[in-house]
Amino acid sequence: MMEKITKVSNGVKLSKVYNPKNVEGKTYKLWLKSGFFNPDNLPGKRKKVFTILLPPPNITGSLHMGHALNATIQDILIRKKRMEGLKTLWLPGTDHAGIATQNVVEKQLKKEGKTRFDLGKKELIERIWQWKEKYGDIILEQLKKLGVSCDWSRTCFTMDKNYKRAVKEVFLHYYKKGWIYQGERVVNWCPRCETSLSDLELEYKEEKGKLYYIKYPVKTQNSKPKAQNIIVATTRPETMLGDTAVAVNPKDKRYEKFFKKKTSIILPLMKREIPIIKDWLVDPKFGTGAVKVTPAHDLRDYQIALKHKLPLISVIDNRGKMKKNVPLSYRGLSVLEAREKIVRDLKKEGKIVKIKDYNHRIPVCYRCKTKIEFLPSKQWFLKMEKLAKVAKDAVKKGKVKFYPKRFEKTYFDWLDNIRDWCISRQIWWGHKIPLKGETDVLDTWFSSALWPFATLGWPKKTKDLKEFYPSDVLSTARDIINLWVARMIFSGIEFMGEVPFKKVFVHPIVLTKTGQRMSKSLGTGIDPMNLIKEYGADATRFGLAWQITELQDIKFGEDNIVMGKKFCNKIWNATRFVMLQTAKLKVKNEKLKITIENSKLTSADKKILKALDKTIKSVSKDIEDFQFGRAARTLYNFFWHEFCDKYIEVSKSQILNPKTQNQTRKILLYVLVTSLKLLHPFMPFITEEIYQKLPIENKKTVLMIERWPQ
RNA sequence: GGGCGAGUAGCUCAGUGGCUAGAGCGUCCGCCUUACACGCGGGAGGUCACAGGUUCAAGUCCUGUCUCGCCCACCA
Repeated sequence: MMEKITKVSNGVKLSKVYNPKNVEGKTYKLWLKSGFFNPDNLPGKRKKVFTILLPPPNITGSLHMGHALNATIQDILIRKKRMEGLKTLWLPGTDHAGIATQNVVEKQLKKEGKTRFDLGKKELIERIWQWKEKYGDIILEQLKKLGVSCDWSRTCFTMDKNYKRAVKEVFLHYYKKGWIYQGERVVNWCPRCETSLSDLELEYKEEKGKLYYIKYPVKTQNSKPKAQNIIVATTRPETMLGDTAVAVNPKDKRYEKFFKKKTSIILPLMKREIPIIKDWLVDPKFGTGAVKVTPAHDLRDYQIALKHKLPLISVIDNRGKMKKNVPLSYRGLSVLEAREKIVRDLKKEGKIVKIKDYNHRIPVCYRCKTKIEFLPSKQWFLKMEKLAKVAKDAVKKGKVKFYPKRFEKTYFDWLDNIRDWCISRQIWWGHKIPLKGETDVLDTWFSSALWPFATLGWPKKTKDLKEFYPSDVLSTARDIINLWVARMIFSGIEFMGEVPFKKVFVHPIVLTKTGQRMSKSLGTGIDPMNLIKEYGADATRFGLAWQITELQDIKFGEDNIVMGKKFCNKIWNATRFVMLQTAKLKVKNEKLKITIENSKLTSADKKILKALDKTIKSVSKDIEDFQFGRAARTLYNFFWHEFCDKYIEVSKSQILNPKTQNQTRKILLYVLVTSLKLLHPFMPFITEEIYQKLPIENKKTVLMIERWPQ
């Protein structure tokens, strides 16, 4: 279809419909050429600094709605501050994402019929670097399409040379302080990744399981053997091979008799003699009130074992297979195979009392969703006691503020119940532990925790570090408040002596319209790049901003992006009208407002100027308060209903009247320009494109550095 | 088990004690009115989850109940 082109002003032609495809690429190039994404190039004296660090996306994956939402938020903040005359830095980068990235490359290998062990460590790491070079920056490239104004010259990667140095420095600092220690502990273990995981790296999945009631024969000393049993209930019969006790609640009268005489239990299948003990951790109401204790493969049992000095017998290996210390017929079986066989064997012995259906939540690896095993393993830990206290104090004293405030609770809850941080991982991709003879790597989050200062050059004392630390706002999702935010806070204080950011904005999570999680594998995800293609980047951004409220979730409706697109078109056409009317007007940028203030005004003039003033104030405040949805609504209502519906209509007759003609034209132009400035952080492309075409003298090179309206 | 959030039009949501409760999308009717049919004008559509209470006044504040969602916790 042919586009109608109307000649509107000074030979400038605007099509009837706004077409983002003709604008976005070229406008982004204009911004890059201006150099103003880099704070060092910004014009004028800018004493105040405003810094945002992009939460580094993993080098795996591609852009999803969460990234798009968060990038929109940060770009709105940074563009407004830049226009307000601040020296603004938005620093981008990517995270090496240890397990996640290694998994992606391992999947590739699997297609070639190979495992990481076939390749060996050196070659695997090489493959991952190749992969990173090829795909690692996809998300950053996609963010450019969204219009983000990051300083690309400062782009960081968590395994850059300098970043590696920072990680090493931090580790050794803690090590020298005696806060890092090695210990044999029962840890969360992913048998697929073959690595330990921290508690925060677990996810939980509902599982339809069984609860098995098993007879454990009792042997009482100095009395004739009677056919007495204790019945224990368990969801994991295979772990019984490693049982070292049976525990009951101290108050449980049912089992009192077993403590009167020296009594022990003969563990079925193993024929091992194990004690019966009392512990408060046992809930008398669950199952039979008697619980088998497998310290090597259960965290609670491990706690009990420490208290009662019970031995650990590990029967499951690193790959989730039964070890050599179990009876021959179970050796080498997977956990599930062993479970089936053990239940069969117990049945033969008449030891199974009953089997109940039982639904429960089981932990899975957050990266590959494999069921977690608990097993004893030698790992490195970071003592959390002092660091947690420091992190808590910073928020209590208001040095870091959460928006919305209620998320402080998530933070405190975790820190109040914290355990030492298991920082070693048995994967190959990551920062090596900088001690002699150590082959493990560090938890990915150990390096992510340093993002606010390692990106600025620390441990070197750089100019950037001095100027841009601490940052002002961290915008992030609630699921990494503890995994990442808390750890950045204590790291920042420990190494910089100051919190890494003043405000934490916890943005909503984007769900599907029906409230499901957006997930590629479920096919419920919406690709923001498709939205940009179909509706344009500005429409996508505006539609997203529109939906940002204090709620924890956004049920994403494409309707809002449609609305954004229509709004773009409205802005475009209002511009066509204004330019048609103001073609011959000669005004200087800086004089526009002044000449209006000094003139006689009609009631319609006064009304629109007053409404504009109100809009400026409320939008400015709403952005400051992270109320992006409200700001978007205010702008929409003002522009569409006050300016277009009312003032533009009135202006048609005011322009016919010679007395009000000139004044009306100036007001049209003034309101349009001011609206463009206010809209720019939300819709940078269309506003910049229009600004470039406006019939005003002495304009700035780009709208991006125009002064924010007061 | 503990905590947090939500429940308002067909759908997704605004509504920060005070006119007749609003928007976007959808829907119905009429308009190519010279900025815009991605538009303009008009209409239908709501017991504001439920039950009490406070107040001159409650969608909004308080108490309780129900439903949904999220987070945390060692229920085997």
